[in-house]
This record gives sequence, structure tokens and C-alpha cells, in this order.
Amino acid sequence: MSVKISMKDVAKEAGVSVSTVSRVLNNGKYVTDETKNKVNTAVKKLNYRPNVIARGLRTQKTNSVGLILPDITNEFFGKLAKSIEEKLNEHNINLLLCNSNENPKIEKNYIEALLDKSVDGLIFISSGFDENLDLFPEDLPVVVIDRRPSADRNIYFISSENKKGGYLATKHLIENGCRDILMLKDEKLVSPMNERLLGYQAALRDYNIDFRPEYIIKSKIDLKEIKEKILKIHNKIKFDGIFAGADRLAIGAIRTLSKLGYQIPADIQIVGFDNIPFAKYYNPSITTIAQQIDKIGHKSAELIIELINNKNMGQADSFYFPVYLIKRESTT
Amino acid sequence: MSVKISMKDVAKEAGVSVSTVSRVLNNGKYVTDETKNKVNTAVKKLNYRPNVIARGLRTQKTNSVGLILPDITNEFFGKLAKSIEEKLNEHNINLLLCNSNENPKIEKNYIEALLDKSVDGLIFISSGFDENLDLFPEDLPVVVIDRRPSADRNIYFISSENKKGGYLATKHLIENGCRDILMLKDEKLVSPMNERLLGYQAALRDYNIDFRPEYIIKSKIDLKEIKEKILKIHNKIKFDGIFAGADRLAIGAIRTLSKLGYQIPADIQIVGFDNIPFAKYYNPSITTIAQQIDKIGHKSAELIIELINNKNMGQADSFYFPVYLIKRESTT
DNA sequence: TTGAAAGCGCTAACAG
DNA sequence: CTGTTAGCGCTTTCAA
Repeated sequence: MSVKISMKDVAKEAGVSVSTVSRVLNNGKYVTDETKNKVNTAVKKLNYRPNVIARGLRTQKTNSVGLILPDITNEFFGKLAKSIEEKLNEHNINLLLCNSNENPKIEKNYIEALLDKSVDGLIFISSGFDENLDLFPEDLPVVVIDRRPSADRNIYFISSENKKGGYLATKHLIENGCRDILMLKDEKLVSPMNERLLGYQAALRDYNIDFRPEYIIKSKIDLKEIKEKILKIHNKIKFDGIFAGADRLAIGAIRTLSKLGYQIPADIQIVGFDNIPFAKYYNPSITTIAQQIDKIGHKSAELIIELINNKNMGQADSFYFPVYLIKRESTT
Repeated sequence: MSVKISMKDVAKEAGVSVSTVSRVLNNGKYVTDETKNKVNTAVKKLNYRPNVIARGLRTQKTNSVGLILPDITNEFFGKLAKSIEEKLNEHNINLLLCNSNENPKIEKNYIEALLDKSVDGLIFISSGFDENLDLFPEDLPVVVIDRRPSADRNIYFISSENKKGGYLATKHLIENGCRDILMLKDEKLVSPMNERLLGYQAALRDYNIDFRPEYIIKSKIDLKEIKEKILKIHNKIKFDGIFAGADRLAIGAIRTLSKLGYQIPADIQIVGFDNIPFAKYYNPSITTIAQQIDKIGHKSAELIIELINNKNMGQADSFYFPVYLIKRESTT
């Protein structure tokens, strides 16, 4: 079975020329039903499958899209990847997935590899090193998600209403009686977390609570590191509420504080961000800000497809998806 | 910048022929250092990058490997994908990732798409529908992970010592005093869970405890479904220990039982499987059987590379990686 | 050591 | 409506 069948074989079998076979396979315009049948029969009989490499060489299209993201094991990116892939698959577009591991060097290699592979478009979640954006050719369809490029590039961007999320979380804590509210965030300079921080600050301001920089706790989004940070500050700073910029941070915090003897939410209330599946099943379950990951993923896929089919869409747009608070046991 | 540079341009710039350029780029054999220099200079100057599509058409190699797995948002598969990708990346091989979503139909489409793309090899985690294995051409390098194909195919297979894991978990519970031990497993007929079940049964036998089929609780690996199952049986069946075939199942069970008022581990002890990152940070932290996912991933990648480079490796092997128990708070 | 030329499998003018 | 032909960019004989 392993002998490769080409269009030539089909053409011979059907008694027509290769171009006719090609026509039938591609759109069927200008072909009699009879020839069409002959060709289709031959295709079936020989079990012919077009060689997409050859087609790609000729058409300069590969029907593939690259996705570069920082870490597939992070449930946010994992779900995003899944929903993007789902949508692309509906359109018979393949996804080339690349983990940059938050490493600009690896990210650069991947961008180049994907360009070499002639992907039709690129969906990009930055590791935070904006210079890599310069690697994209002008005419390559690109959609950036989640982490906004700081430079004033004319680029499509999709994310959640992060600032609003930070505001909602903080407001919820304040209205529940918290006055000394920590924020847990990552260390990135440019990231959705900074928007969340802005929301946090805005809420404090609206409720006439002073913002204190030492209440911002920075940590990688890593259970172990956040544990160490909490241990380090819990008896130096007095606090009755925590806005964690990611559910992972919330989990690390809850676990650590519980071990220290604090009651959640009686002593300390906590709000997370992302609504990862475990948030609902943690002990206690975690109040969190939900992002509509599926919508973001599907929109990205749809947008990249649109850009591929119609490269001149003019001024690039940004899209921000709504977030909402889900009340659970970690707040009163 | 967006004008595509081809070998022709480089040849012209360097004042040599395309075949010489090709030689320099590929191995540099039979070329004077002088010509080599001229070519390399031209390559740099023009910022030339070879067109991998054209090369693929010519050489029938694509330097890419397909990975089909059931669900990237499952942390086990996510980590696996990451470690596979890592290793392949070291060898400049690209990974085409496909989510079958546990759906044989989608899986079939992906297999065909990957074959069409002329991937050099395929790493495969089955959705459980063995017929799809028949789609692989005889001469395609294939490595199957985790879910063993039932048929007697001559195929490379890699997984953990699942039976031993089930044994260790159950033994631990028994030695901690449990006598009525539930096992939580998925509903798949062919899967690592069945090996784990065998280990569970073996341990019961070794300790002279009767195996009772009604103590096997079947559920999708889904927090919500396991919750429903637990609610349904907790006052029908008396039990003092649970071996959960996956940490997700353990989490669903712990959460549900806690809400019902049971103390973990005082009333009921629980052992999970996989050692997902959250296992350590759950409340209570979860005793679990750890798989060496990185080793499995790296081995798969190395193996597929070997198979690609040397297709006739004769009789296919199987590899089983050790597992071990990590003691945490969910058992005494 | 180098160059000319064929051809991988396909699509897209162009001619008929 | 169909066939002939050129050529996408590269590698690989073959001849020089």
C-alpha cells in the first residue's frame, strides 16, 4: 500500500490529463459531470490523496497556522490552544504549536522556524520581549493575544477586560469588609497583570483606600514561589484580603495561609483570576474572575482566517472580552 | 523586506551556480573554502533562508513529527506534549500537535491530515479506537504512548508501570489500616487505568481482602462527574479508603466527601495517581503515585528520531517507566 | 571541484 | 470543456 499515488496515476487511470484532475479536485468548474465522475472514481479506486507539500510549493499556501505560547501546561494557555485548534480544524487548517517557555531566544527560533515553514498566519502570545515582533514580515497575518505589545504596532490584539477584572475583584473584597488588601502578581513589566493592577488601584481609589506599594507581592506564577513569598511577608504585613492575579497564585496562597492557621475566608478573603477548573473544586472553592477563554480562542482563529483570506483589512483592531466574578467559598 | 530570496539570488550574488549553493548549505563536501566563503557571505548579506517546502518536496522529508493526543488541557498530556516538544526542538524537528478530543472520528481526520503533510513520524496517544492504527502506512515511524493498542501490532510502545502503581497505592492504603477500598477509574476498556485496576486487585489478593466489583466506581475523568458518582454511592457503600486512578478523580472525591462532612484522612484515606502540580497544594495535599512524565516524553521523542533515521529497527520494543508513591496528607 | 539539467507533485496560464 | 506546458525552490545525478 505504501507506494505513493500521484495525480499522474489518477490521470492515467481516468484517461484524462493531470490538469483536469487538478480542476476536478479544486473546484470542478469547467468540467463535465462525466469527466468529474471518471476522475472521482479513479481517485477513490487508487485511494489518492493530494500531496500538500507540492501544492504548498506551488500555491505558496500551506493551510497551516502557527501558535506560539509561553507554556502549554498553564491551564489558561492550554484551554486557549484547544479552542483555537478546534476552530481552525473546522476550516481544515493545521496548527503548529510552539512552547516558547517564556524564553525570548526560543521564541525567536520558533518564529523563524514557522516562517521557514511558510505558515499562512501566526497567533502569538508573547514571552514579553517585544523585539521579536519585528521578525514578522509586514504581510504576514498576525494576531496577538493576551499580552499587549507595548510599541505602537499596527497589529490585531485580543484579550480580556483585565482592568475591569481587577476592579471587580477588589471591589468585591472591599464590599465584603476588607480594608487591607494584598495583590499578588507576576513580575512581568508588560502583561495582563498590570491591567489587573490598574483595576485594583482604581477600586481602592473609588473607595477611598490608600494604595500602598508594599501590598503588591510579586511572584512567578508558580505554586512553590508564591508559597515562599507568603511565608516571608505574612507576619510583617497585616492584611484581611487578597486579590490574586491568577488562580494558581490564589491556590498557593490559600494552601500556605491555611497551614499557618488562618481561616479562609473568616480571617482572610481571597479572589483569584481565570476560573481554572480546579477553582471550583478547591478546599475552599475559590471566588474568581472568569475569562471567556473559548471566545478569545475562537475569535483569534476566526480573525487569523479572515486576515489570511483578505490581507488588506486596513487599520488593525483590538478586541476585549468581558470578564465576570464568580462567587465561591473563599470570600464571604 | 518581504521579497522572498531564493537560492537563485544567492547563487547570483555569490557568482556561482545554485547547485554549489545547495552543496555549501547541506554539507560542504567537495567545495573549496573560498567558494564556501563566497556563498556564506551572500547568504548573510541577503538574509537568505531556505524554503523548507521546496526542500520537503524534493527530499520527501519535512523535519516534522505529528503528535496526536486526547486532550491538551489534561495536565498529564500537557506535560507530555511539552517534554516531547522540548526534545524534538533540540533536534530542529517541528511538532504538529493535534487534539483528538477522545473522538475517533477527529482522530482519524488528524491522522490523515498528518500523513498528507508528510510528517516524518508520528507519536500517538490513542483515543481508544484501535482501528485507527490501521491508517498508518507500514513504513511510517510510529511511537504509541500510554494507551496500549490491544491488537498484536508490531509497534513501539511507551508507558509507566501502571499495574505496579495501582499495587503500591492499594498496598499503602491497606497498610494504613483500610479494608474497604474503593477504586475510581475511567470507563475506557483499554487504558492505563485497567493496569492500575489489576494492581489494585493484586494488592487485595496479597492481603487476603475480597475483591468486590461494586467497589469499582466508573466515571469520566471530570471533576463534575466524579462528584455526582460519589454523591450517589457514599451512603450505599461503606468504605474507608479510595484509590483514585487519577489525581483529578481524587480531587473531585476529596472535595465532595469533605462537603459531606467526612474527614480526610481520619475517616477516609485517599491515594491519587499522576502527581499533578496541584496534588501537592490541595487541601489536604494528596498522596499520589508519580509518573515520570518527562522521561516518557523524552524517550518517545528520542525513539521517534531514531526510527526516522533508521527505519529498519526490527522487532518493536515496549518501554515501561517506574512509578513511585509520594506520601502526603490525604493518607495517614 | 563545479555547473547544467532533470524532476519532486502540483497549479495556472494559455491555447485549442 | 480539456490538454500542454511552465515553473514553484530545492536536491541530485551526471558530465565536465
